[in-house]
Amino acid sequence: MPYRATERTEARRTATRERIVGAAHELVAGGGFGAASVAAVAARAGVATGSVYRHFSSKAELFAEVFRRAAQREVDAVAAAPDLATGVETFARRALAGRRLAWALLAEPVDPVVEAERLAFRRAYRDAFRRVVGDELTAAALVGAIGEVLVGPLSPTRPDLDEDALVADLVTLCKRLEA
Amino acid sequence: MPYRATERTEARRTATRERIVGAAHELVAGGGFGAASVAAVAARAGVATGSVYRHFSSKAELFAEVFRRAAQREVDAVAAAPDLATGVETFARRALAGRRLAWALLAEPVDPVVEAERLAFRRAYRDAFRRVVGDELTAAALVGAIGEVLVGPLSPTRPDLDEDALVADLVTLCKRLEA
DNA sequence: CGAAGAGGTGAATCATGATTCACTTCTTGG
DNA sequence: CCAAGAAGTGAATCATGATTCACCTCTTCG
Repeated sequence: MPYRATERTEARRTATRERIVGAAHELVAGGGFGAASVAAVAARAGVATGSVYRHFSSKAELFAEVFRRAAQREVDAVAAAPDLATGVETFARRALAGRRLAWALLAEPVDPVVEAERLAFRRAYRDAFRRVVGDELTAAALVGAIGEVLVGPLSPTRPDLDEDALVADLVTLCKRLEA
Repeated sequence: MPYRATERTEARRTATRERIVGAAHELVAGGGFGAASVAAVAARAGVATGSVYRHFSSKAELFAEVFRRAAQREVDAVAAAPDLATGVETFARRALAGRRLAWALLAEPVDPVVEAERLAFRRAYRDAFRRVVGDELTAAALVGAIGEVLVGPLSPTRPDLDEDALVADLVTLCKRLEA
């Protein structure tokens, strides 16, 4: 039995895989899923395009994982908030700090396989909000309202945007939703 | 000078153009912009694919027009509402009656040229709501909240959905946003 | 070292769908 | 009817980008 996977080769394999996921994440955060072609991901990760397929059976599978990880990070941050105002502020601050990523997670059109992850993501977000607000519908409205205000008309970069004021207004607005 | 456009040929030309726009609209209303290929539009309109290009210089231009018309119809309906509750109800009823179309107008990823129309569309919607509610931000939140509740998690067809109850809840929710 | 299995490569191939274009078919007015 | 200017046609062409694959190189262990 000439070859057997060893700890070191296993680690190397995992490292390459992580490098690919990381490169994909950076591209998504920089220009959305649309800017992340397999060729671009491979180039950024420093591997050949074919190598990506040694770790993921398809582009959709790779990006589903990228989406899942990024979304989980966001949801965790909001879920850790003790009250509505803090949750809203966390959501907003993080989204404004990475608008492209927020847009990719919330609104960008994506492959059906990735879309399935988004569904789970939205549900998780609503659940996070529902723990502090009353019902499901209010939680959904919160996610929608915050999303529209943030990644909608305001998303094209405006250097003149007063983030603090926006966040404050948004929190006020969201409090009103909390019956 | 052997040939000159006449009223009749002009009318025929317009009619064909309208047929193409109509076919495109139907396809979008049935399956979103993604389901509307130039070939499919041409087939439905009863013309050859090449003929579409006699009336529109590109696919994007055709769909920008489709979007603009559909969006205007929606905005007009909401703008005619005398108060917030009526406006919200109008928005919701119409969206629920044509979920695919609502999704295409509100959230589906589209060509940049069409996206520009969407930007105008959202602004118009916010303006319509702003006339009855106080400020810009509240109006944006309304559009987002309604959109999320309607075309978000609820969009996959559910025959068991109680529309009346949903609309009633939504109106209640939106009234809270109205400071 | 040598065989076997695994990872890596990147040019070639495929798939999808928009766009073009050489050609045919109307329309019109002389 | 004829010439000239549209409009119509749809198969061929292009563009883009994912996926494959024949061929290397590296690791492991007898």
